[in-house]
Amino acid sequence: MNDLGVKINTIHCCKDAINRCQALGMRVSRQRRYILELLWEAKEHLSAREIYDRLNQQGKNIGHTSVYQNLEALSTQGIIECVNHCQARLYGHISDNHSHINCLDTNQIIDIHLELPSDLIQLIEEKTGVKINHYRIDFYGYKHN
Amino acid sequence: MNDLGVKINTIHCCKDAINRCQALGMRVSRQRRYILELLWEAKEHLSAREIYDRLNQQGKNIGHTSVYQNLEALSTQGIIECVNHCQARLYGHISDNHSHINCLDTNQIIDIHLELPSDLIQLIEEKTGVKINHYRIDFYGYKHN
DNA sequence: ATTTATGCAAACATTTTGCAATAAA
DNA sequence: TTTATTGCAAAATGTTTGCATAAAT
Repeated sequence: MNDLGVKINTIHCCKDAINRCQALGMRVSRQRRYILELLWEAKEHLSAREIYDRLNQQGKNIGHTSVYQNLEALSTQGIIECVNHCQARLYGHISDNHSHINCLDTNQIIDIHLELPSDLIQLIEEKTGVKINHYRIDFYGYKHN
Repeated sequence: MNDLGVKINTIHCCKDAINRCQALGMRVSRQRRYILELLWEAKEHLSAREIYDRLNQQGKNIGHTSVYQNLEALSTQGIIECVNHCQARLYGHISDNHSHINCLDTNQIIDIHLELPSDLIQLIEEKTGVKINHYRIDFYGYKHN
């Protein structure tokens, strides 16, 4: 909650994500924590399968069902994010209202931090009747040419 | 190309999308045209399966492979868009730099038109070395409460 | 004690593959 | 003509389901 009454997502680290879960009434199960820890350690975004594999390889047992249920719940709540990349659905941690620059030629994703003016957010809230929780901007462009 | 040298996506209708394909050296096959026409007629976003089904029901024959290959190519080029919604990957037409408001409680997607200031775009281009072609903003929030 | 969350195994759905045939330029 | 695109049929992936068990609050 900032001075304009705009509720802003303030997840900066894995611990914040866990707190957010609790604040939302989600239980912090061993498996859910595993996923959050993994995503906050990982540099890249991971697919559901990669998450399943990596955790089990580390001896952190988790089933397929739990992976999917958790990814769905966590991304719906804006605790993690889901991006489409080259026909794959990848999940990653969120740090603030960060955005992506997708290079259409190099297939690279560059993360940038970009904050929209709070009066713009407020205007959108008034126009649509939706209380904005978080947002994400995807830019698409070409590195070369 | 506007006066600031920012290349902006100017697809307003199906015809524009077809022109864009040609400009990119993509051939306008019967199947590709079917998909574009369908997406520009449809109000909602459609899954690959729905696109396949609808076209074939209309007697517009198309195979699975072509649907997938086209959706991949067209969304990569920013001619159509791909959104994650409730664990499903949905495709839809693009009208300008439009954005989405995703209601986390009602599961509704509201389309809004939102133009970022061109000097911001320019700044990002300078910072990242990526020529922005188009962008999309996703807002997440709650309608009630 | 009360729910939420897990996870198996099986069904179901989606996506990719190689490659010969086809059609757009 | 040349080359991108198609589409088949099968394989490979990815995702969901019901439901009894386990674990978090």
